[in-house]
Amino acid sequence: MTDTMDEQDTPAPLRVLPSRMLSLVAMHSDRLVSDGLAGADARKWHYAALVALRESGPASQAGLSRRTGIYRSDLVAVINELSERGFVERAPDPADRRRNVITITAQGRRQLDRLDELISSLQDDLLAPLTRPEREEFTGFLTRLLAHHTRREPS
Amino acid sequence: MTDTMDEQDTPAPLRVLPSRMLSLVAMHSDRLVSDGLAGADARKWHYAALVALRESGPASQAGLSRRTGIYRSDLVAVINELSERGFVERAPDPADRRRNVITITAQGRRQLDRLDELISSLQDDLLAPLTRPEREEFTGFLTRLLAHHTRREPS
DNA sequence: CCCATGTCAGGGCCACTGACATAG
DNA sequence: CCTATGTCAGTGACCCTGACATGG
Repeated sequence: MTDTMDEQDTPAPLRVLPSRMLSLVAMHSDRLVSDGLAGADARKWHYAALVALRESGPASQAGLSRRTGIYRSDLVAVINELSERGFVERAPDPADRRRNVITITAQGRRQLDRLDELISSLQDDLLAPLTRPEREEFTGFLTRLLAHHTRREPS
Repeated sequence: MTDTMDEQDTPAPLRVLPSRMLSLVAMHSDRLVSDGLAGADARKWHYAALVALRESGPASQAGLSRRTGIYRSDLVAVINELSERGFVERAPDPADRRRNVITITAQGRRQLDRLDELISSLQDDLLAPLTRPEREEFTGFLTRLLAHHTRREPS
């Protein structure tokens, strides 16, 4: 009555290990996205930061870090790169002088629009072998898995 | 008539980007597995190599590399670690003196049995939120995605 | 006094490349 | 002459930690 009774305990041929397939698919996916973004002189953190800025307006770096999951320490370089390209502006916050206020620029918005299209087409490439309803199912599964493993990482 | 007519072209709030969720879930999965294996003084390449050796018998390092996807250069360390622990033996191939023949030992088989159980229970943890049939569906999707992106990486 | 913020320095892991000696 | 094999050195992304100065 433990849990494995109806199926032989076949050692799993490695080809079909969910964790392994997940890793491999994610690797392909990451590459697809990274390469695509590289063609637009961007990296995925650039996109994440710009999206966060569009969604919730100007923010401090710590705020952005929380919203995007990028580490505070790594965000520094990201903001540097984005501001070099004129996509965001970094200005000291007069209200709280520890903070920088990061604001997306008009150029940044245009770039983000381009990236939106790019990313969306890359999602299509990624999910190409799945039908529309299957894609919904698949992302639904991902959402549930993510929720489960994010909430209270089993101590 | 391009392809998006029934849905607004909403810029995707980043939370629900398939590529991103995939990355995150894979990260959690990798950690689950890595941590689990670390508890058994193993790493995932150890497991992969041992499984390959069980499945197709003694092999050269280059052969193992092809079967597991581990790079020839990285395999060296893996075989070192496995042989230090007495799980495999590395012997020069008399038939082709460039090669080493890697053979799994009795100890290696026992360890592999332990790892099989561990890995299998980790798969359960990973897929915990999904029902049995959903797991089948999910891994089916992964299989198809993998097949699509492995075969002829879109040049 | 404790906490938050921005920054830097660095570690560890991993996919990946390049080179090289030896051998087929 | 070209290719395969095992090995080593090293790069570049990422994830992540730790420390530190400044300020709330």
